[in-house]
Amino acid sequence: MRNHITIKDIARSLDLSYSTVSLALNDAPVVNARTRQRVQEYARSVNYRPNASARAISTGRTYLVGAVLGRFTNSFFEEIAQGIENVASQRGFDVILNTSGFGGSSEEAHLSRLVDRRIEGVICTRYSISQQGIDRLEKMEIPILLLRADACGPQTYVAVDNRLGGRLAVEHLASLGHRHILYVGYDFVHSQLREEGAREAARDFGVRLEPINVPAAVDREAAFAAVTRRAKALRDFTAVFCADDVIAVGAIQALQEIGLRVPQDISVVGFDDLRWAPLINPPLTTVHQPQISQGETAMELLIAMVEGQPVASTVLAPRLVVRGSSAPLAKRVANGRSV
Amino acid sequence: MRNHITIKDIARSLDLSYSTVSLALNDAPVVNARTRQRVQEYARSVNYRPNASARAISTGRTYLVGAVLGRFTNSFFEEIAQGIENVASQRGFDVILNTSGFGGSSEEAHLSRLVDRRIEGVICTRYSISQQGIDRLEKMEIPILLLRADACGPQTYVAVDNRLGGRLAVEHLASLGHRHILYVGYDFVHSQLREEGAREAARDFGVRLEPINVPAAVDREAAFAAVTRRAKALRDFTAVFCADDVIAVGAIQALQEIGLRVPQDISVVGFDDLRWAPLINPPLTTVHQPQISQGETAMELLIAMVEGQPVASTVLAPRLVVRGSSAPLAKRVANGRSV
DNA sequence: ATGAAAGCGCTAACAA
DNA sequence: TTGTTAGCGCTTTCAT
Repeated sequence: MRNHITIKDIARSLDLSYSTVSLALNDAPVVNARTRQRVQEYARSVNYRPNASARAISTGRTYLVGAVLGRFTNSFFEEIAQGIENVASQRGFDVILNTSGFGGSSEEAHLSRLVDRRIEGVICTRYSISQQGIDRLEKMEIPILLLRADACGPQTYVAVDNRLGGRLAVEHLASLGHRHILYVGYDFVHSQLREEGAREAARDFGVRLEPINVPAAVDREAAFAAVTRRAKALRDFTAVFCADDVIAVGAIQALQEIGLRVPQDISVVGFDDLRWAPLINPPLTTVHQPQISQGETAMELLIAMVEGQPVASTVLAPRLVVRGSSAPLAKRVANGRSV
Repeated sequence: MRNHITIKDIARSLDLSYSTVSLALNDAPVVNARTRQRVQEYARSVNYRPNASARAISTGRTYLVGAVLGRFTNSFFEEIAQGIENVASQRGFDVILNTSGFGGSSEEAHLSRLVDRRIEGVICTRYSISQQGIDRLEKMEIPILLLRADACGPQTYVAVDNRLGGRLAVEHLASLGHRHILYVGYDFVHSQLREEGAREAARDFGVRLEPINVPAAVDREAAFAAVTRRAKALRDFTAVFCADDVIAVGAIQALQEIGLRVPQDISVVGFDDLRWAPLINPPLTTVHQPQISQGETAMELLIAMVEGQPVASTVLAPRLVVRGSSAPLAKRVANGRSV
């Protein structure tokens, strides 16, 4: 069984020509219905399976795409991959996974392997592939789809509406009565967009929004440190909106450390709605990103590009999920602290 | 650039024969060093890239493996995939990702696609592929490697030493002074092994260990419900060891709900050390599974199988990570509650 | 409706 | 050391 049956084998057994068998297997209308059925039945009975490589070489199509999702994808990975897979398999594509290193020779080698396999398209992130890598793919005219990427380049992308997300967060806090909100972000496009949205909402609601940036490394510790450093100032705010959930959890820890209770003394809102957002204490109020949908949409667009259809970048709507880390300002006053 | 350069093209340009070029590109020692260099330089200059399909069809090797990791992999996914990828790419293999449905026609279709691509091996979980699927692969003599699978079948597997993990947890609790420990598990092999280890340690330390099972669905809610139902009995215990982190977080919530403080009143230990384990409140003491290593080992073993080398299933050692959800019994007494 | 034959890009035996 | 030739498994004209 290791040595697979070929079309030739079938042809020989059925006393037909290669081409007839091939046509029959591919449901070509030209072949006699009876012959076709005979061939297909026989093929099935001997567990015939076409050889994808052979087919690829003669049709020029591989139905293979690459998903280059770096290592620093904040546990989006799983859901995104799921979404990609969903529509890929439904449309007869397979996806080669790549969690390779950003830039460097490792990336080059990875891309080479993908190119050798004649993948028909690539899904990636701005942070999972270098500009050089993108250039290389573009030079070969391999369609690229950028995930979670926002409009900061010529490539087609799929992203959540970050500006709207920022809006939702601040609207929520404002409607809870908060008038002094801190935004904890960092130097990436999506953070900036979220801030802009937040700023707009703040203006609309007449509340104050002050932004601070956590430096470089976007992790919990950095957020913790930044928020801690800001400790005194924090007492001027009654709410903090964080650029993402990881920051938010760091912020919450820092706040608790300096004796502020969340949400009684200060509300915290995150962004992303990572898997563990409901698990922390208090459960995190956050802006939900539709991860699976993003993966699905990405793959759909990519396939469209592969098939040469016109496509447009897509922005998906986020949605606020209210949990335990945000509360009305009233509570705080009731707790006896002044604003 | 979309139409790739072929060996023929190179041969023509350099006025050499196909085979010489082919040999030169593959560093065959027979070819003249100068010719070889000339060929390689030219190839590089015109961005020649071999066609993997063509090569596969004539060598019979695809250097492709499938990773069938279902949907219910408790966020192991990312790290495992990472490990798999690491060694795969280092050894020149690519991996086709598959988060397909367990059983059913969807699985059949997925496997067919993998077979069509003539993958050389498959990494999967007991819970990500049906027995039927396994049978099919085995009939084709496609090497299978079972991940996180324990010794309950003829297949080669990679797993963490669950028994040892259970031991570690209970040893920790016992050495903290706890003498009445509850085990919250469920009806899966790994849970049973963890329980066995826990039981052994309990015996060694002369402490009482009572197991309960959460039914069917292994999620937080189920754990919550089960532990809540057990509420009265819980006051007889000073510690609970959970089959995994998801259960643990459910347990913690249930405990807090009935007014028990973790860890002051009751200690909780989990298993897995999922990404968010340090983020919850209190940070979870848990048995760490080396996920990346598992992925790496799995891929290494699979490649060995593919190359026809003898392999043995591997069991990796877990490691206890002490965080905030477990504390000495003393504390509790100090809090004025009786044991 | 079926068959013959060429070709996809590459490897590998064999010959020169 | 290089060239010739025959495949690998399949699709796809073009004849029949």
